[in-house]
Amino acid sequence: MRLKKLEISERVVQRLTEYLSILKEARKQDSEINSIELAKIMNTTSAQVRKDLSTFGEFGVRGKGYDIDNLIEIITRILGIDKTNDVIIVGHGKMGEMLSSNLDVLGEGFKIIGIFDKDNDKIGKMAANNLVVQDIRNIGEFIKNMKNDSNIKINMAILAVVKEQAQIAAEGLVKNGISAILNMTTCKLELDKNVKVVDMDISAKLQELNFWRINNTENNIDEKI
Amino acid sequence: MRLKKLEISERVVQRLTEYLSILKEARKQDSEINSIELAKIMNTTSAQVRKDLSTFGEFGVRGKGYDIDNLIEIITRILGIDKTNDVIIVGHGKMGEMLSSNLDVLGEGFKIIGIFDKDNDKIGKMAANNLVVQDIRNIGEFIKNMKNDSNIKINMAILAVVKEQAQIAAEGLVKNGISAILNMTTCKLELDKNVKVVDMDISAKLQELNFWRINNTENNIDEKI
DNA sequence: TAGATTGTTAATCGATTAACAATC
DNA sequence: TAGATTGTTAATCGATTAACAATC
Repeated sequence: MRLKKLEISERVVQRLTEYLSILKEARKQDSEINSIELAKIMNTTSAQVRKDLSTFGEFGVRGKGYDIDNLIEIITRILGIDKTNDVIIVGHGKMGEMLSSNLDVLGEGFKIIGIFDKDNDKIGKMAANNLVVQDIRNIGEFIKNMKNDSNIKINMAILAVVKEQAQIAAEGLVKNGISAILNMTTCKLELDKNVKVVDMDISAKLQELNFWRINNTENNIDEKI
Repeated sequence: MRLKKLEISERVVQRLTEYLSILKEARKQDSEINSIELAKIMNTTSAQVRKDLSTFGEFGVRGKGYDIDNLIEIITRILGIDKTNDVIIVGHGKMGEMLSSNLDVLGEGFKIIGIFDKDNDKIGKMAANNLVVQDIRNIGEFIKNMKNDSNIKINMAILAVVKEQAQIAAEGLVKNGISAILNMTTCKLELDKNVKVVDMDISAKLQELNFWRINNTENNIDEKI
Protein backbone atom coordinates (compact mmCIF):
# COMPACT_ATOMS: atom_id res chain seq x y z
CA MET A 1 0.00 0.00 0.00
CA ARG A 2 1.22 3.43 -0.89
CA LEU A 3 0.46 6.20 1.57
CA LYS A 4 0.94 9.79 0.53
CA LYS A 5 2.63 12.31 2.74
CA LEU A 6 -0.10 14.82 3.33
CA GLU A 7 -1.97 16.92 5.80
CA ILE A 8 -5.01 14.87 6.64
CA SER A 9 -8.06 16.62 8.01
CA GLU A 10 -10.08 15.32 10.92
CA ARG A 11 -13.08 15.31 8.63
CA VAL A 12 -11.48 12.83 6.27
CA VAL A 13 -10.58 10.45 9.10
CA GLN A 14 -14.11 10.65 10.44
CA ARG A 15 -15.51 9.78 7.05
CA LEU A 16 -13.02 6.95 6.71
CA THR A 17 -14.63 5.25 9.70
CA GLU A 18 -18.01 5.73 8.04
CA TYR A 19 -16.83 4.26 4.76
CA LEU A 20 -15.54 1.25 6.62
CA SER A 21 -18.85 0.68 8.34
CA ILE A 22 -20.77 1.06 5.09
CA LEU A 23 -18.43 -1.23 3.18
CA LYS A 24 -18.76 -3.95 5.78
CA GLU A 25 -22.50 -3.75 5.34
CA ALA A 26 -22.27 -3.61 1.55
CA ARG A 27 -20.04 -6.65 1.34
CA LYS A 28 -22.98 -8.79 2.34
CA GLN A 29 -24.66 -7.96 -0.97
CA ASP A 30 -21.88 -7.24 -3.40
CA SER A 31 -18.20 -7.45 -4.13
CA GLU A 32 -17.80 -4.11 -5.87
CA ILE A 33 -19.04 -0.59 -5.30
CA ASN A 34 -18.48 2.72 -7.05
CA SER A 35 -18.16 6.23 -5.74
CA ILE A 36 -21.71 7.10 -6.79
CA GLU A 37 -23.25 4.32 -4.75
CA LEU A 38 -21.00 5.01 -1.80
CA ALA A 39 -21.81 8.71 -1.96
CA LYS A 40 -25.52 8.02 -1.95
CA ILE A 41 -25.30 6.06 1.30
CA MET A 42 -22.98 8.68 2.79
CA ASN A 43 -25.26 11.51 1.77
CA THR A 44 -22.50 13.26 -0.13
CA THR A 45 -21.07 13.56 -3.64
CA SER A 46 -19.11 10.97 -5.56
CA ALA A 47 -16.35 13.55 -5.93
CA GLN A 48 -15.90 13.65 -2.22
CA VAL A 49 -15.73 9.89 -1.95
CA ARG A 50 -13.04 9.71 -4.63
CA LYS A 51 -11.13 12.62 -3.16
CA ASP A 52 -11.23 11.17 0.33
CA LEU A 53 -9.95 7.80 -0.81
CA SER A 54 -7.32 9.29 -3.09
CA THR A 55 -5.85 11.02 -0.04
CA PHE A 56 -4.34 7.67 0.81
CA GLY A 57 -3.62 6.17 -2.61
CA GLU A 58 -5.21 4.84 -5.77
CA PHE A 59 -7.51 2.04 -4.78
CA GLY A 60 -10.10 2.02 -7.55
CA VAL A 61 -10.28 0.71 -11.08
CA ARG A 62 -11.32 3.19 -13.75
CA GLY A 63 -14.47 2.13 -15.51
CA LYS A 64 -15.36 -0.29 -12.72
CA GLY A 65 -15.19 1.12 -9.22
CA TYR A 66 -13.76 -0.26 -6.02
CA ASP A 67 -13.36 -3.82 -4.83
CA ILE A 68 -15.17 -3.87 -1.51
CA ASP A 69 -12.97 -6.40 0.25
CA ASN A 70 -9.86 -4.62 -0.94
CA LEU A 71 -11.13 -1.26 0.25
CA ILE A 72 -12.09 -2.68 3.63
CA GLU A 73 -8.60 -4.10 4.00
CA ILE A 74 -6.99 -0.81 3.06
CA ILE A 75 -9.10 1.36 5.34
CA THR A 76 -8.64 -1.16 8.13
CA ARG A 77 -4.89 -0.79 7.71
CA ILE A 78 -5.02 3.01 7.52
CA LEU A 79 -6.97 3.14 10.78
CA GLY A 80 -4.48 0.75 12.32
CA ILE A 81 -7.09 -1.83 13.24
CA ASP A 82 -5.58 -4.61 11.16
CA LYS A 83 -3.61 -5.34 14.31
CA THR A 84 -4.98 -5.51 17.83
CA ASN A 85 -4.48 -2.28 19.73
CA ASP A 86 -4.21 -2.44 23.48
CA VAL A 87 -6.38 -0.12 25.53
CA ILE A 88 -6.87 0.45 29.21
CA ILE A 89 -10.13 1.58 30.75
CA VAL A 90 -9.96 4.05 33.59
CA GLY A 91 -13.02 4.17 35.78
CA HIS A 92 -15.23 1.19 36.47
CA GLY A 93 -18.55 2.85 37.17
CA LYS A 94 -21.61 2.25 35.00
CA MET A 95 -19.81 3.53 31.92
CA GLY A 96 -16.54 1.68 32.43
CA GLU A 97 -18.43 -1.48 33.24
CA MET A 98 -20.49 -1.20 30.09
CA LEU A 99 -17.40 -0.61 27.97
CA SER A 100 -15.54 -3.56 29.39
CA SER A 101 -18.41 -6.03 29.32
CA ASN A 102 -20.07 -5.12 26.03
CA LEU A 103 -17.70 -6.78 23.62
CA ASP A 104 -19.23 -5.25 20.49
CA VAL A 105 -18.98 -1.68 21.62
CA LEU A 106 -15.28 -1.13 20.97
CA GLY A 107 -15.38 -2.99 17.68
CA GLU A 108 -12.63 -5.04 16.11
CA GLY A 109 -8.99 -4.07 16.51
CA PHE A 110 -9.02 -3.20 20.18
CA LYS A 111 -8.31 -5.22 23.27
CA ILE A 112 -8.82 -4.15 26.84
CA ILE A 113 -5.73 -5.15 28.79
CA GLY A 114 -6.35 -3.31 32.01
CA ILE A 115 -9.17 -1.80 34.04
CA PHE A 116 -8.51 0.75 36.75
CA ASP A 117 -10.42 2.57 39.43
CA LYS A 118 -9.53 4.55 42.54
CA ASP A 119 -12.42 3.21 44.61
CA ASN A 120 -11.36 0.58 47.14
CA ASP A 121 -14.75 -1.11 46.86
CA LYS A 122 -14.06 -1.81 43.21
CA ILE A 123 -10.37 -2.59 43.27
CA GLY A 124 -9.72 -6.31 43.22
CA LYS A 125 -13.17 -7.16 41.89
CA MET A 126 -13.45 -9.38 38.87
CA ALA A 127 -14.60 -7.55 35.77
CA ALA A 128 -15.44 -8.91 32.35
CA ASN A 129 -12.66 -10.31 30.12
CA ASN A 130 -11.05 -12.11 33.05
CA LEU A 131 -9.64 -8.80 34.18
CA VAL A 132 -9.41 -7.67 37.76
CA VAL A 133 -10.05 -4.01 38.52
CA GLN A 134 -6.74 -2.53 39.55
CA ASP A 135 -5.84 0.41 41.73
CA ILE A 136 -5.39 3.51 39.56
CA ARG A 137 -2.42 4.41 41.76
CA ASN A 138 -0.56 1.42 40.35
CA ILE A 139 -1.00 2.37 36.75
CA GLY A 140 2.60 3.50 36.27
CA GLU A 141 3.87 0.21 37.53
CA PHE A 142 1.41 -1.70 35.37
CA ILE A 143 2.53 0.13 32.24
CA LYS A 144 6.18 -0.35 33.12
CA ASN A 145 5.73 -4.06 33.74
CA MET A 146 3.81 -4.50 30.49
CA LYS A 147 6.72 -2.90 28.69
CA ASN A 148 9.36 -5.00 30.44
CA ASP A 149 7.57 -8.34 30.59
CA SER A 150 5.70 -8.43 27.29
CA ASN A 151 7.17 -5.50 25.36
CA ILE A 152 3.68 -4.04 25.12
CA LYS A 153 3.79 -0.28 25.04
CA ILE A 154 0.46 1.07 26.28
CA ASN A 155 -0.39 4.58 25.20
CA MET A 156 -4.15 4.53 24.69
CA ALA A 157 -6.80 4.87 27.37
CA ILE A 158 -10.55 5.24 27.63
CA LEU A 159 -11.43 7.70 30.34
CA ALA A 160 -14.69 6.77 32.03
CA VAL A 161 -14.42 8.29 35.48
CA VAL A 162 -16.92 10.75 36.97
CA LYS A 163 -16.44 14.17 35.46
CA GLU A 164 -15.14 15.69 38.69
CA GLN A 165 -12.16 13.34 38.51
CA ALA A 166 -11.60 13.56 34.77
CA GLN A 167 -8.96 16.28 34.57
CA ILE A 168 -6.82 14.95 37.40
CA ALA A 169 -7.14 11.36 36.21
CA ALA A 170 -6.19 12.37 32.69
CA GLU A 171 -3.13 14.20 33.93
CA GLY A 172 -2.10 11.09 35.81
CA LEU A 173 -2.45 9.03 32.65
CA VAL A 174 -0.36 11.44 30.63
CA LYS A 175 2.33 11.41 33.29
CA ASN A 176 2.52 7.66 32.87
CA GLY A 177 2.95 7.75 29.13
CA ILE A 178 -0.60 7.72 27.79
CA SER A 179 -0.80 9.90 24.67
CA ALA A 180 -4.23 9.02 23.28
CA ILE A 181 -7.42 9.34 25.29
CA LEU A 182 -11.00 8.58 24.39
CA ASN A 183 -12.77 10.91 26.77
CA MET A 184 -16.17 9.57 27.78
CA THR A 185 -16.72 12.32 30.32
CA THR A 186 -18.38 15.69 29.97
CA CYS A 187 -15.21 17.39 31.16
CA LYS A 188 -13.18 19.36 28.64
CA LEU A 189 -9.68 18.07 29.24
CA GLU A 190 -6.81 20.53 29.18
CA LEU A 191 -3.69 18.57 28.40
CA ASP A 192 -0.40 18.89 26.59
CA LYS A 193 -0.92 19.46 22.86
CA ASN A 194 0.83 16.26 21.83
CA VAL A 195 -1.75 14.21 23.71
CA LYS A 196 -4.54 13.31 21.32
CA VAL A 197 -7.99 13.47 22.87
CA VAL A 198 -11.21 12.41 21.20
CA ASP A 199 -14.34 13.47 23.03
CA MET A 200 -17.35 11.22 23.29
CA ASP A 201 -19.79 13.29 25.24
CA ILE A 202 -23.23 11.72 25.21
CA SER A 203 -24.96 14.63 26.90
CA ALA A 204 -23.46 17.08 24.41
CA LYS A 205 -24.69 14.99 21.50
CA LEU A 206 -28.12 14.78 23.06
CA GLN A 207 -28.15 18.57 23.38
CA GLU A 208 -27.24 18.87 19.71
CA LEU A 209 -29.99 16.48 18.75
CA ASN A 210 -32.43 18.41 20.89
CA PHE A 211 -31.50 21.66 19.18
CA TRP A 212 -32.23 20.21 15.75
CA ARG A 213 -35.37 18.55 17.05
CA ILE A 214 -36.70 21.89 18.23
CA ASN A 215 -35.59 23.78 15.15
CA ASN A 216 -36.49 21.16 12.62
CA THR A 217 -38.88 23.12 10.45
CA GLU A 218 -36.24 22.77 7.73
CA ASN A 219 -35.25 26.45 8.02
CA ASN A 220 -35.30 27.07 11.19
CA ILE A 221 -35.21 29.63 14.01
CA ASP A 222 -37.79 32.37 13.72
CA GLU A 223 -37.12 35.95 14.43
CA LYS A 224 -38.66 36.48 17.82
CA ILE A 225 -38.27 38.85 20.73
CA MET B 1 -34.00 36.82 24.00
CA ARG B 2 -33.75 37.74 20.39
CA LEU B 3 -33.03 34.92 17.96
CA LYS B 4 -31.98 35.73 14.46
CA LYS B 5 -33.42 33.97 11.46
CA LEU B 6 -30.39 32.29 9.96
CA GLU B 7 -28.89 29.16 8.57
CA ILE B 8 -27.10 27.61 11.51
CA SER B 9 -24.27 25.19 10.84
CA GLU B 10 -23.82 21.92 12.69
CA ARG B 11 -20.41 23.14 13.72
CA VAL B 12 -21.85 26.11 15.56
CA VAL B 13 -24.31 23.95 17.47
CA GLN B 14 -21.53 21.56 18.43
CA ARG B 15 -19.47 24.40 19.75
CA LEU B 16 -22.47 25.77 21.60
CA THR B 17 -22.54 22.60 23.69
CA GLU B 18 -18.84 23.07 24.38
CA TYR B 19 -19.27 26.67 25.42
CA LEU B 20 -21.98 25.59 27.82
CA SER B 21 -19.77 22.99 29.41
CA ILE B 22 -16.87 25.42 29.74
CA LEU B 23 -19.05 28.17 31.14
CA LYS B 24 -20.48 25.87 33.79
CA GLU B 25 -16.94 25.08 34.85
CA ALA B 26 -15.85 28.74 34.69
CA ARG B 27 -18.74 29.91 36.82
CA LYS B 28 -17.11 28.24 39.80
CA GLN B 29 -14.27 30.77 39.60
CA ASP B 30 -15.72 33.87 38.07
CA SER B 31 -18.84 35.73 37.07
CA GLU B 32 -17.56 37.20 33.82
CA ILE B 33 -15.56 35.95 30.89
CA ASN B 34 -14.43 37.46 27.61
CA SER B 35 -14.04 35.99 24.18
CA ILE B 36 -10.25 35.77 24.52
CA GLU B 37 -10.42 33.61 27.64
CA LEU B 38 -13.19 31.48 26.20
CA ALA B 39 -11.24 31.03 22.96
CA LYS B 40 -8.17 29.91 24.83
CA ILE B 41 -10.03 27.10 26.56
CA MET B 42 -11.78 26.17 23.31
CA ASN B 43 -8.51 26.17 21.40
CA THR B 44 -9.78 28.66 18.87
CA THR B 45 -9.82 32.40 18.18
CA SER B 46 -11.74 35.08 20.01
CA ALA B 47 -13.25 36.04 16.67
CA GLN B 48 -14.87 32.67 16.37
CA VAL B 49 -16.30 32.84 19.85
CA ARG B 50 -17.85 36.23 19.18
CA LYS B 51 -19.12 35.17 15.79
CA ASP B 52 -20.64 31.97 17.14
CA LEU B 53 -22.47 33.77 19.91
CA SER B 54 -23.58 36.61 17.68
CA THR B 55 -25.36 34.03 15.52
CA PHE B 56 -28.03 34.02 18.18
CA GLY B 57 -28.01 37.60 19.39
CA GLU B 58 -25.98 40.24 21.23
CA PHE B 59 -25.14 38.84 24.62
CA GLY B 60 -21.92 40.63 25.53
CA VAL B 61 -21.04 44.03 26.89
CA ARG B 62 -18.44 45.98 24.93
CA GLY B 63 -15.39 46.75 26.98
CA LYS B 64 -16.30 44.07 29.52
CA GLY B 65 -17.15 40.70 28.07
CA TYR B 66 -19.90 38.24 28.86
CA ASP B 67 -21.76 37.59 32.08
CA ILE B 68 -21.26 33.86 32.66
CA ASP B 69 -24.59 33.13 34.30
CA ASN B 70 -26.41 35.07 31.63
CA LEU B 71 -24.62 33.23 28.84
CA ILE B 72 -25.32 29.87 30.46
CA GLU B 73 -28.98 30.75 30.65
CA ILE B 74 -29.08 31.83 27.03
CA ILE B 75 -27.27 28.81 25.62
CA THR B 76 -29.37 26.55 27.81
CA ARG B 77 -32.45 28.06 26.27
CA ILE B 78 -31.10 27.88 22.72
CA LEU B 79 -30.39 24.18 23.18
CA GLY B 80 -33.86 23.71 24.60
CA ILE B 81 -32.64 22.27 27.87
CA ASP B 82 -34.17 24.96 30.03
CA LYS B 83 -37.19 22.67 30.03
CA THR B 84 -37.17 18.92 30.60
CA ASN B 85 -37.21 16.98 27.35
CA ASP B 86 -38.73 13.53 27.37
CA VAL B 87 -36.74 10.69 25.85
CA ILE B 88 -37.34 7.01 25.42
CA ILE B 89 -34.58 4.44 25.40
CA VAL B 90 -34.88 1.58 22.96
CA GLY B 91 -32.82 -1.49 23.80
CA HIS B 92 -32.03 -2.54 27.35
CA GLY B 93 -28.77 -4.39 26.86
CA LYS B 94 -25.52 -3.24 28.44
CA MET B 95 -25.72 0.12 26.69
CA GLY B 96 -29.38 0.82 27.36
CA GLU B 97 -28.96 -0.23 30.95
CA MET B 98 -25.99 2.07 31.41
CA LEU B 99 -27.86 4.99 29.86
CA SER B 100 -30.92 4.51 32.03
CA SER B 101 -29.10 3.91 35.29
CA ASN B 102 -26.26 6.41 35.03
CA LEU B 103 -28.10 9.61 35.87
CA ASP B 104 -25.24 11.92 34.95
CA VAL B 105 -24.70 10.60 31.48
CA LEU B 106 -27.63 12.32 29.77
CA GLY B 107 -27.04 15.57 31.61
CA GLU B 108 -29.63 18.10 32.67
CA GLY B 109 -32.68 18.78 30.56
CA PHE B 110 -33.61 15.22 29.70
CA LYS B 111 -35.89 12.71 31.33
CA ILE B 112 -36.27 9.08 30.44
CA ILE B 113 -39.96 8.31 30.34
CA GLY B 114 -39.89 4.88 28.76
CA ILE B 115 -37.56 1.95 28.23
CA PHE B 116 -38.23 -0.65 25.56
CA ASP B 117 -36.84 -3.97 24.41
CA LYS B 118 -38.03 -6.79 22.21
CA ASP B 119 -36.56 -9.54 24.38
CA ASN B 120 -39.16 -11.36 26.50
CA ASP B 121 -36.57 -11.98 29.20
CA LYS B 122 -36.19 -8.26 29.68
CA ILE B 123 -39.76 -7.09 29.23
CA GLY B 124 -41.49 -6.49 32.55
CA LYS B 125 -38.26 -6.22 34.50
CA MET B 126 -37.71 -3.25 36.72
CA ALA B 127 -35.10 -0.86 35.40
CA ALA B 128 -33.66 2.24 37.01
CA ASN B 129 -35.82 5.35 37.47
CA ASN B 130 -38.79 3.25 38.60
CA LEU B 131 -39.42 2.31 35.00
CA VAL B 132 -40.42 -1.11 33.80
CA VAL B 133 -38.94 -2.37 30.55
CA GLN B 134 -41.77 -2.44 28.04
CA ASP B 135 -42.37 -4.48 24.94
CA ILE B 136 -41.11 -2.58 21.90
CA ARG B 137 -44.17 -3.83 20.04
CA ASN B 138 -46.31 -1.63 22.29
CA ILE B 139 -44.44 1.53 21.58
CA GLY B 140 -47.12 2.99 19.32
CA GLU B 141 -49.72 2.50 22.00
CA PHE B 142 -47.41 3.99 24.64
CA ILE B 143 -46.81 7.10 22.60
CA LYS B 144 -50.50 7.46 21.83
CA ASN B 145 -51.47 7.09 25.48
CA MET B 146 -48.84 9.59 26.56
CA LYS B 147 -50.35 12.03 24.14
CA ASN B 148 -53.93 11.41 25.22
CA ASP B 149 -53.43 11.03 28.96
CA SER B 150 -50.73 13.58 29.70
CA ASN B 151 -50.49 15.58 26.49
CA ILE B 152 -46.82 14.58 26.27
CA LYS B 153 -45.71 14.34 22.67
CA ILE B 154 -42.73 12.01 22.48
CA ASN B 155 -40.51 12.43 19.46
CA MET B 156 -37.00 11.77 20.72
CA ALA B 157 -35.40 8.36 21.25
CA ILE B 158 -32.03 6.91 22.12
CA LEU B 159 -31.37 3.84 20.04
CA ALA B 160 -29.29 1.32 21.96
CA VAL B 161 -30.19 -2.00 20.37
CA VAL B 162 -27.68 -4.41 18.85
CA LYS B 163 -26.55 -3.16 15.47
CA GLU B 164 -28.28 -5.95 13.57
CA GLN B 165 -31.62 -4.63 14.82
CA ALA B 166 -30.79 -0.94 14.49
CA GLN B 167 -32.25 -0.18 11.06
CA ILE B 168 -35.50 -2.06 11.59
CA ALA B 169 -35.95 -0.71 15.09
CA ALA B 170 -35.32 2.83 13.88
CA GLU B 171 -37.90 2.44 11.13
CA GLY B 172 -40.39 1.28 13.72
CA LEU B 173 -39.71 4.34 15.82
CA VAL B 174 -40.16 6.69 12.90
CA LYS B 175 -43.44 5.00 12.01
CA ASN B 176 -44.64 5.81 15.49
CA GLY B 177 -43.78 9.48 15.32
CA ILE B 178 -40.18 9.63 16.53
CA SER B 179 -38.31 12.32 14.59
CA ALA B 180 -35.06 12.65 16.55
CA ILE B 181 -32.77 9.72 17.26
CA LEU B 182 -29.52 9.52 19.16
CA ASN B 183 -28.00 6.50 17.49
CA MET B 184 -25.70 4.61 19.86
CA THR B 185 -25.18 1.77 17.40
CA THR B 186 -22.54 1.28 14.76
CA CYS B 187 -25.21 0.98 12.09
CA LYS B 188 -25.57 3.81 9.61
CA LEU B 189 -29.30 4.47 9.67
CA GLU B 190 -31.08 5.19 6.42
CA LEU B 191 -34.22 7.08 7.27
CA ASP B 192 -36.45 9.79 5.93
CA LYS B 193 -34.59 13.10 5.62
CA ASN B 194 -36.82 14.92 8.07
CA VAL B 195 -35.77 12.52 10.83
CA LYS B 196 -32.79 14.00 12.63
CA VAL B 197 -30.17 11.43 13.57
CA VAL B 198 -27.09 12.11 15.65
CA ASP B 199 -24.56 9.30 15.65
CA MET B 200 -22.66 8.34 18.75
CA ASP B 201 -20.47 5.50 17.55
CA ILE B 202 -17.90 4.61 20.17
CA SER B 203 -15.99 2.19 17.96
CA ALA B 204 -15.75 4.79 15.18
CA LYS B 205 -14.38 7.35 17.62
CA LEU B 206 -11.89 4.83 18.90
CA GLN B 207 -10.78 4.17 15.33
CA GLU B 208 -10.30 7.89 14.80
CA LEU B 209 -8.27 8.15 17.96
CA ASN B 210 -6.20 5.19 16.90
CA PHE B 211 -5.44 6.80 13.57
CA TRP B 212 -4.13 9.94 15.22
CA ARG B 213 -2.27 7.89 17.79
CA ILE B 214 -0.42 6.04 15.05
CA ASN B 215 0.17 9.15 12.96
CA ASN B 216 0.99 11.50 15.76
CA THR B 217 4.43 12.62 14.70
CA GLU B 218 2.85 16.05 14.21
CA ASN B 219 3.03 15.71 10.39
CA ASN B 220 2.27 12.61 9.78
CA ILE B 221 2.03 9.74 7.31
CA ASP B 222 5.29 8.95 5.57
CA GLU B 223 5.57 8.18 1.94
CA LYS B 224 6.02 4.47 1.89
CA ILE B 225 5.50 1.61 -0.53
C1' DT C 1 -12.16 60.62 28.51
C1' DA C 2 -9.04 56.42 27.84
C1' DG C 3 -9.03 51.58 27.73
C1' DA C 4 -11.16 47.48 26.70
C1' DT C 5 -13.82 44.28 24.29
C1' DT C 6 -17.77 43.57 21.60
C1' DG C 7 -20.27 42.72 17.04
C1' DT C 8 -19.48 42.69 12.27
C1' DT C 9 -17.31 43.33 7.78
C1' DA C 10 -13.99 41.93 4.62
C1' DA C 11 -10.07 38.89 3.70
C1' DT C 12 -8.30 34.43 4.05
C1' DC C 13 -8.24 29.84 4.32
C1' DG C 14 -9.82 25.18 3.74
C1' DA C 15 -13.25 21.90 2.26
C1' DT C 16 -16.56 20.50 -1.16
C1' DT C 17 -17.96 19.90 -5.74
C1' DA C 18 -18.05 20.17 -10.89
C1' DA C 19 -15.81 18.90 -14.71
C1' DC C 20 -12.86 16.26 -17.44
C1' DA C 21 -8.70 13.87 -19.07
C1' DA C 22 -6.92 9.37 -17.99
C1' DT C 23 -7.69 4.70 -18.38
C1' DC C 24 -9.89 0.29 -17.26
C1' DT D 1 -13.50 0.49 -29.73
C1' DA D 2 -17.37 2.43 -26.75
C1' DG D 3 -18.89 2.97 -22.18
C1' DA D 4 -17.94 3.67 -17.58
C1' DT D 5 -15.78 5.41 -13.62
C1' DT D 6 -11.61 6.76 -11.64
C1' DG D 7 -8.16 10.36 -9.95
C1' DT D 8 -7.27 15.12 -10.11
C1' DT D 9 -7.56 20.00 -11.34
C1' DA D 10 -9.93 24.16 -11.07
C1' DA D 11 -14.07 26.54 -9.47
C1' DT D 12 -17.14 27.19 -5.85
C1' DC D 13 -18.73 27.37 -1.54
C1' DG D 14 -18.58 27.87 3.40
C1' DA D 15 -16.09 28.49 7.63
C1' DT D 16 -12.48 30.82 10.10
C1' DT D 17 -9.90 34.75 11.20
C1' DA D 18 -8.03 39.58 11.06
C1' DA D 19 -9.19 44.01 11.56
C1' DC D 20 -11.75 47.78 13.15
C1' DA D 21 -15.68 50.85 14.06
C1' DA D 22 -19.02 50.81 17.71
C1' DT D 23 -19.67 51.38 22.38
C1' DC D 24 -19.48 50.02 27.26
